[in-house]
Amino acid sequence: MSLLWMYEVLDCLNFKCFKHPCSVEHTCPVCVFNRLLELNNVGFSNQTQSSWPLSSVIGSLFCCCSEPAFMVFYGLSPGKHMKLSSTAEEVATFFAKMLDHEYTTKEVFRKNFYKDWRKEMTSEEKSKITDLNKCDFSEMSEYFKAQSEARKAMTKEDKQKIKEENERILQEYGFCIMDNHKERIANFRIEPPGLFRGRGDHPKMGMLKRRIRPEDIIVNCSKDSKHPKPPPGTKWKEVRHDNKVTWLVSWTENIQGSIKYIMLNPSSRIKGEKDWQKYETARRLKKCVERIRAQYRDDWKSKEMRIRQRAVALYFIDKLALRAGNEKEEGETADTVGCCSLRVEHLTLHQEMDGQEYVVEFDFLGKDSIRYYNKVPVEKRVFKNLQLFMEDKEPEDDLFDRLNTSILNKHLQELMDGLTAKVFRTYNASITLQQQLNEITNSEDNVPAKILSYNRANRAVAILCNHQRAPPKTFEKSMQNLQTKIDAKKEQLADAKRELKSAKADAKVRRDEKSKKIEEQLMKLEVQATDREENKQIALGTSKLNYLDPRISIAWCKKFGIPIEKIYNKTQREKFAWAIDMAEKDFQF
DNA sequence: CCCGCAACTTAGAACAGTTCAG
DNA sequence: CTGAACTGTTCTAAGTTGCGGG
Repeated sequence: MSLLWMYEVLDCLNFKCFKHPCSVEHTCPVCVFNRLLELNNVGFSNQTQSSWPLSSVIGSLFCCCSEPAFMVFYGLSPGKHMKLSSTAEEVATFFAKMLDHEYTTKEVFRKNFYKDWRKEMTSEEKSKITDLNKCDFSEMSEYFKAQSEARKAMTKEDKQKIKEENERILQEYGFCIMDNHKERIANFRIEPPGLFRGRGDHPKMGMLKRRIRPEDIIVNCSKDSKHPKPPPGTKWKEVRHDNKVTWLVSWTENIQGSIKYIMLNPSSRIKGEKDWQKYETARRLKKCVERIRAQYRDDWKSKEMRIRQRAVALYFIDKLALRAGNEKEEGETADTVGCCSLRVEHLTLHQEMDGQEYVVEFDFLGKDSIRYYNKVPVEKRVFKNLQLFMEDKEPEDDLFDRLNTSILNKHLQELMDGLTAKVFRTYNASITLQQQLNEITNSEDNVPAKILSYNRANRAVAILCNHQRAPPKTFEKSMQNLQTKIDAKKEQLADAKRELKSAKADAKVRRDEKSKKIEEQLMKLEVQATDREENKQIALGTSKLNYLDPRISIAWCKKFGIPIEKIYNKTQREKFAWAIDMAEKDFQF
C-alpha cells in the first residue's frame, strides 16, 4: 500500500496568520496558530491584529473577545480584583469555564488544578494567591456565560456566516489524499489546552493539559508529497514517511504520556476494510465456537491451575461479553477492571439465590467507570473453580492470579487464527442481533412495528455489552408528554369513528380513510412510547457502531422492505458504505 | 517472561443542529 | 415564531492488541 497525501490536506497544521472571525474559538487551528505565534515570540503581523486588546491576543481563547478584563478575586482582601499574568489568566479561565460542573467541587480535581495553576504563575502571583478556596472565579465564569448567550442570540445571518466558515475550514483542512482517493480526516483539529477530565475516580483529573506546539508534532506522509510547513520560526518535531501505519499526525500528550493521533474518518477505505475484516474474523469464530466451548469446558477439569483459570475466564468472556481486562498501573488511572483483572472483591458466590443454584454476583467498574452489575447462574464446575480461586485470598487479590490478557490471547491465537478476547464480544453481539431479528420480526407488521422489533434486538445486544446511560434528565416529563399525545389521539379516533357511523353513504369512504389514518398515527405513538420506556437506561449507539455487523441490518432492511435511512443516519451510512454495497437480502451473519 | 511503547478500536459526555408542538 | 425535546456530531479518554528489547 502506498500513501500519498496532498499538500492541501495536511495543511491543517500549516496555520495561517490572519484575523479570524473566531466563532470556532480555541479549537480552530487558526486560533491555535495565533497563540503559537504569541508563545513563540514570533510576533504577528500587527496590520491584522493590532487593534485587539492585549489579553485578547494572548491565548487563542480570546481571539475574538473585545473586552477581556479577566480577573480573579482573592479572598485575603475581600472584593479586590487581581490582574493576572497572561499565562496564569488563561489557566484560570479553564477552571472558570467549568465552574458549573461537578468536577470543580471534587477535592482531587481542585488539588491537581491548583498545583498546575501555580506552575503558570509569576512569583508575585504565587505569593499572593495561596489558597484556591479563596479565589472567586465567578466574574470570569459570568463573562463566558454571557459570551455563550450572545452566541445563541446571534442573528440568522451571523449564524449562517459561521456555518459557512466552518464549512470552509472543513474543506480546507478536513481532507487528505490516500492512494489517490480524497478521504475525510476524522479529528483534524489539534486538541486545545484545558483541564484534564478523566472519567470516574481519576487521580489526574484537573491537571493542566498543555498546548501542543509545532515542536511536538510528527507529520507522517509519503515522500513525494509536499508536507505542510510549520508556522514561521518553528519546526515540526519530525516529518516521517511510514506507510506501515495509518496516522497522519501524532504527538505525545502530557497527562499520561500517551500518543495521540490524527487519523482518517470511518468512511475512509482504510477504516472500512479494517471494519469488514473485524466482522469476518467474528464470522470465522462462529464456525469453530462450539469446538472452543467444548475445549474450555474440558479445561475446567484440568490438573493445572493456570489452565482452569484460563478456561473460567474465557467462559466469562464468551458468556458475559466481558472485556479482556489488562493490568493497569496503580494510581495512574481510575480503578477499573475487565475479565483478567477481576479481583476477589468483585464477585460474590451464592450457593443458592432466588431459587437458582450456583449464582455468581458480579459488581465492578468497567471501562469508563461504568458499573457492571449482574447475577449469573453458572455451571457447578465453574462455581467450584471460583471457590478454589478465591480460597485464602484477600478481597483485593486478583481472582485469576495465574492469568493475564497476554497469556489468554496467546492461547486464543492457537485455537483460531486471528482470535483474541475482543472477537468474542463482536461475535456474541452480532450473532445475538441476527438471532433476535430472525426470531421477533413479524413480516405482517407495519414499518414502525418492525423498527420497534429492530430496536429491541439492538437493545438485547446493548444489555449484553453493558452499554448503559444515565436516564435522560427529562425522561419522566417526556414520557408524560407522549402519554398526553396518545390520549389526545385516542380521543380524536373516537370522534372520527362516531362521525363515520353517522356519515351518509357517499361520505363513508372518505370518513373511513380518515379514521384509518388516525389509527395509524395512534399506533405509531404507542410504539414510540414502548420503545422509549424500554430504552430508558440503555445506550444503543455503541453497539450499533462498533459491534453489530452492518450487513445483518442491511439485509434485514432489504428483506422486510425497510428503508435503510430508518436504521442508519447519514454518517452511519457513510461508515457502512462497504456493507451497503455488499449485503444481499439473504445475508446471514 | 516482563515491560514499555505504539497503534488502533471503543466509549460516553458535551455540544450543535434540527424538529415539532403550542 | 419560539423554545423544549430530540437527534446527530464532535471530542478525546479509555480500552485492546502486538511488538521488540532486556
